[in-house]
Amino acid sequence: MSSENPETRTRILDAALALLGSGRGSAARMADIARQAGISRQAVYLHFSTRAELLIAATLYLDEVKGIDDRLAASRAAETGAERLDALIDAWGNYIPEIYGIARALLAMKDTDEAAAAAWDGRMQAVREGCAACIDMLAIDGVLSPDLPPQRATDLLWTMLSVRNWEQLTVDCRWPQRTYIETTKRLARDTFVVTGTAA
Amino acid sequence: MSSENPETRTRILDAALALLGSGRGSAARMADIARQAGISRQAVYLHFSTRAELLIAATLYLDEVKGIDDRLAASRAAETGAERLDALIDAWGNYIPEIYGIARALLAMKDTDEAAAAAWDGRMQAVREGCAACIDMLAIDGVLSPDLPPQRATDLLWTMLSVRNWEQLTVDCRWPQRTYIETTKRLARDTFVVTGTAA
DNA sequence: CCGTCACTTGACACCGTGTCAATTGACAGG
DNA sequence: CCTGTCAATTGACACGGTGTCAAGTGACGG
Repeated sequence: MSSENPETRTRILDAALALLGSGRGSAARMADIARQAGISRQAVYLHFSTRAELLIAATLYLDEVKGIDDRLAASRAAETGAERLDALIDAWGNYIPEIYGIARALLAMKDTDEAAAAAWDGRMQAVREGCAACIDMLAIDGVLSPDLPPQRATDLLWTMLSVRNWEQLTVDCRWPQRTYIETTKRLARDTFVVTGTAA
Repeated sequence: MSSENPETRTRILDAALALLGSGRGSAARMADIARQAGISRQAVYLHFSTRAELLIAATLYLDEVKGIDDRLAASRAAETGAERLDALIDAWGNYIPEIYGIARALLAMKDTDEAAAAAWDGRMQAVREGCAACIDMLAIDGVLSPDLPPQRATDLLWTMLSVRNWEQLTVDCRWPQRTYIETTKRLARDTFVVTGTAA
């Protein structure tokens, strides 16, 4: 299970990501991935005992390749809560299109596959923590909208930033990515940040 | 295809809705539905040539039973845009939990089945029209937030009201239905309605 | 008494996932 | 040079779910 040629393993992962990324995700059956990797279908099972396992490995691999951790780190460096909110939306919102293909595949398995569900939920939990950190920072800054308890605010922000919402706005409604980012920022700011009680 | 006993047909639809509604939607294979209806699996195919066709018929049937049209009509009667927005969120937001089971099933087929995708998109298009009507009314009232073009506002409201968002907030985040409704109303009002330019 | 018609029973094809067993071919070491 | 090992190949198969087909049953009406 773990002694196989690691080069072949990454070829499989690259193949899966290529198929899931470029257009039709429906063409990502085990046989398709194998063909794309220039390998027999059974060889794939030598490396990943299950389709779910393969897809999960592919998302981890993609995270590594795209360096999402570094990107999110930038948002953690923000000085104020409001800046951090913007940085989070930039980082995550621009990451979504890059993972969209595999996210769809994983999401589709969620109903039927235990492991896939756990993997997806885990990833989303990480995003949620980013949201919670923003909300906390806004609260500390004293600018969090007073009629939203922090927990609720976190839930709401997390929901705003869901892959499904990105999908609906950019794919279904044809919003350019830039519009999605800017509008989401505005919406989040207006919703969570109480601006100048000044007078 | 259309000369069969209509009573059996509705028994099938009731069976499907029962299975999809009560808990595990995974238990809604053709054989399960047939068993639930007290009928042979093949008899189901006598009435619905395809699983997708059955599910689509079930949603139409459910709409009829639940009288969604009447409920939405109420929202159309509102005098102001803001009232209409509230009424729409009440009507649709409280309808979602009733259709959630079948919505999940239909959504799951969307990727693989042409007809299911079309049916779902059609239904969502109807919701979108409700959203558009609200936004138009707000614009006519002169209270639509000026930095949101009506088209964008419609897209955004429509996205806010998506089944997926309801799912994430109530199922994943455990919000009570009431909280979902109230929070969504507040969010929509704050986002779209410019309140008193008065001074 | 005979048709018709809704439904039943049981077999089967197709597809995608996952398993198994036998084989190939390369490379490494005694 | 022969032998083991090991990744990968080939081809067969089981399983579950959808959809098809053909023959049979039983009730009801003319």
